[in-house]
Amino acid sequence: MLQVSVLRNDTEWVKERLAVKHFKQPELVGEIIELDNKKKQFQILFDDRKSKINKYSLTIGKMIKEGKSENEISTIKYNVNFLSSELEDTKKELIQVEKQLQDALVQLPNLPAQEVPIGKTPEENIVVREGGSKPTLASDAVPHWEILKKYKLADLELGNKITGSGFPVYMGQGAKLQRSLIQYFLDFNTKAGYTEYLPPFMVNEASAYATGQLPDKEGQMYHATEDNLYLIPTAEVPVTNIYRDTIVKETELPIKMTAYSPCFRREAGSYGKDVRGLNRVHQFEKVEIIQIAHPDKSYEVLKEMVKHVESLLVALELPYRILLLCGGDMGFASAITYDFEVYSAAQDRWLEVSSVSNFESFQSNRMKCRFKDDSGKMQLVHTLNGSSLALPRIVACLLENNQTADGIHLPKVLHSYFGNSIIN
RNA sequence: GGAGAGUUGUCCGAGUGGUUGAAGGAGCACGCCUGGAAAGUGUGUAUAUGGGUAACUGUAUCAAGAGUUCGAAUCUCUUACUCUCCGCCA
Repeated sequence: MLQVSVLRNDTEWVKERLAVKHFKQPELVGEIIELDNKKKQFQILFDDRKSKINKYSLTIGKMIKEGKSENEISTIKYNVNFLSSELEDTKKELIQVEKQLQDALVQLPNLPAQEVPIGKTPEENIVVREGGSKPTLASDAVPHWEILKKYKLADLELGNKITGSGFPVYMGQGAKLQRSLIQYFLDFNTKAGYTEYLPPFMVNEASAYATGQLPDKEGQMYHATEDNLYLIPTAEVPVTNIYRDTIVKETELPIKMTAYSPCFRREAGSYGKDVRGLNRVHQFEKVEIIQIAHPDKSYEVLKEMVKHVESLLVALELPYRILLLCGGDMGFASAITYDFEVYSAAQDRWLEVSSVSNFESFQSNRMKCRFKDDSGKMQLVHTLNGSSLALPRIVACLLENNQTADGIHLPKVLHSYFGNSIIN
């Protein structure tokens, strides 16, 4: 959530930035400032009336102590009653305006950072770097969904029966590969100073709201209505919320956290080749990294996180590229996002496996996560997160790119985790 | 799921209707003391928001929300959470 003070002080700049994100209601900015003005007026009125009532109340207290007559007191009570009914009206109006203001504020996406490229579609994202080398596959190479069948690593149809489409069942070496990757990723992250967490996989409304999933992505989360809980679409939600409503010490920053979790996404509206095999599923495994950073340092931290994820892909020996997302392709809460894609050789396409973002103070403002700076002033922290990494597409690429006549050769870093160097 | 007890500031903890934003302690910060440290000692120590150049000051906040009252941390109701006992259970 953006701060009203920012909208007020840099109105034109805010509108220009929103345009980069292709936000459709720039007029909302003006409306918010208007609502805020209105709110202030009601607040002043409310405070003033309440102040008078408080004074009267004190007077009554004193009078009773002094043993004044009921008659004298009742005159004052009459005044107070009158003021109270006025106060009641003001309060109602105030609450209404506050609600309108809040409703409007949560609709505004985060402002894209200065270096975010202009553009509307994924084609306009900028390739920052490429790494690794694309393999040359044998002529009989097949896409991963056939490899999954061939080596009995996962059964997608079985998931259909048990749950529905997009809920794969992994088995045997396939299941073990999942476990190995999770373990490897977590070790890799903790070695880099991230503290491991195992968070709840369901969150309440307040948490989903704090990280920006609500109200923006309401329809993308599975919702357990009986208890009003949401299945997490990413560990970012519960882990970032560890710091909701907290004041951290400046010296604690940056706070580095990592967590494995399954991720549940309804993916309403997806179709076609996008959803073949493991390309897009409703439940998948992911290891996430999250940092709570000093606002002056968050872009350094972002750089570090990008480097971190990159080195993971290098270790996995996968061909990858890093994209800087254009304004139109970015998420609602993000100020800048780098996407990581790996090359799926048999499908001849790039698959997104990580997304590293700086949310600046967008989440922390909603979450009320702050620290006291040297001068004793409260400041919002910056939050950042990235996948490190999402499993299904990594698996797809590992299988496709490393397929040979005698089996799938795994990258060296996985050998000890998997207990073998080859799937056959 | 049933019965009961609870939820106060960074923490512990007092407070059952009237200057209580909240005693006392711990912690923390700064100062004194010390060769240095500990101990001792003095002072300070919530957040949000409005007004004011500022000093200062209005308002709100004692889990959340609603109510009773001139006045609520204190009384009533609802919800959430914690603890104890019972039930169920991996």
